Amino acid sequence: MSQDQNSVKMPSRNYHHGALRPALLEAAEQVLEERGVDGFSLRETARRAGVSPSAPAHHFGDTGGLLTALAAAAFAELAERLEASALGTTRDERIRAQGIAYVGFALARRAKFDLMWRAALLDHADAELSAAASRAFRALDEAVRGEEAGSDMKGPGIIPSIACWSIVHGFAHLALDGAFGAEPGDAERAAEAMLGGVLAHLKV
Amino acid sequence: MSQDQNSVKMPSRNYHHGALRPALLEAAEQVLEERGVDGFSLRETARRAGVSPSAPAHHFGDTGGLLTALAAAAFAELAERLEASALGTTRDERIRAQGIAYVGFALARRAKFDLMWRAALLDHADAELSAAASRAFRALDEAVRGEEAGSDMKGPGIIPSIACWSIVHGFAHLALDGAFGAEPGDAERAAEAMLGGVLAHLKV
DNA sequence: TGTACATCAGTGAACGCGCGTTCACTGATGTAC
DNA sequence: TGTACATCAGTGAACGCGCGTTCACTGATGTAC
Repeated sequence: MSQDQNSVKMPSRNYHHGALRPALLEAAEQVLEERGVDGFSLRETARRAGVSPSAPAHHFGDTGGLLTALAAAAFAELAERLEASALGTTRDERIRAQGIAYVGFALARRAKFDLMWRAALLDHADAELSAAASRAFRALDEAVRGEEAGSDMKGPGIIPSIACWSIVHGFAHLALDGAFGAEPGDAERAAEAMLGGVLAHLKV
Repeated sequence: MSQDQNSVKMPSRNYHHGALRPALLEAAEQVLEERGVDGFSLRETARRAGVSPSAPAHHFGDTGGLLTALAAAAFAELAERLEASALGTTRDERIRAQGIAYVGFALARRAKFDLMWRAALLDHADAELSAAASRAFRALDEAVRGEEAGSDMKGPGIIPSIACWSIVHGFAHLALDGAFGAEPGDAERAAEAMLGGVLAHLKV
């Protein structure tokens, strides 16, 4: 029984936390969901993790570092969802399923999705972040262009993928911004009712 | 010569400013463009308008009131641009021209465009704001649906307009977020090169 | 197996910051008589 | 035409806030001999 491996010494925490990095990320995610990107605070995150306000600095440098790590994880999750949705038999089916997955992710992880696009708060030189972001776009590009995915990233070949990305990205933003109603559940209902129809207008 | 009407008593300002409301809006716009939505500050706005930090309260109540007024003006400007672009002879031409106008507005008025979608910072009960926002969407809806614009706003009839809105909105966001390059001018160049092709994939 | 020591991962008090807002006030303006 | 007074549009000092970050520190861990 290697229970010691799993039970992360909950009772009467030692001076050393043992797994503070993941604990901080989890706490940060909570704070983010509850308060939104604008209300995010490092101190509150530390408070929730039961740790002093200066502890996060050891793992993330500063607030930007923590948010960057969080955004990288979010892009990785999005990439996974997109990859998992690309299993349909026809190209149209795959694109459609990915669109639904994209919007579903945005609605299920509102604050995280919001954070992912707040360029001013993130360190885009971070390798983990840019790799995760590329991976997500790559998944989408593969569904749209198949074999040619990844090529001609600045030329006309990329355009169908950008079109696809734009329409789901825009729809997700509008839904989150309350364009389809501000009551809880409105955005989800509207997405369910409209997304299929909206995607039907995309011919890539 | 009714020069007194126009010369807004520039020399040695009186105790009463005379036209503080518009002056504050202008200053706020400056601050917004320079510092972005997150860096916006009421005090800095007052400073630029050459007025005490509590002066804005008389005209806007609080920070949210000022930002709401600014967002309303931004929606009005967007609506004007969209209306002015709907002059093409064919429906496709009009939709295309509006798409270009939409993205052009976003790129030319970055911080303002950003503000327009920060629901948490704005008072959506404000009549001026919601009227201006409706007017902008109405312009788009008219280009897409013509006579039927404004009808069936929650049913399937609205879908083509939502699709159109989504694709330009998403493209604009991606461009602003630096998805097409972070150097100054990258977004504009990419928009110019890609937007036509992207819109060509929309069949409404 | 025991000991010395470097390194790692935390503490917690303190600093300075700019912020939004409140408050009692006052100067200027316009209106009633 | 003059005067009293209400109202409007500002002042500026003050408050309290939570924040991110710094700093000297210390407890725990792991490694070399």
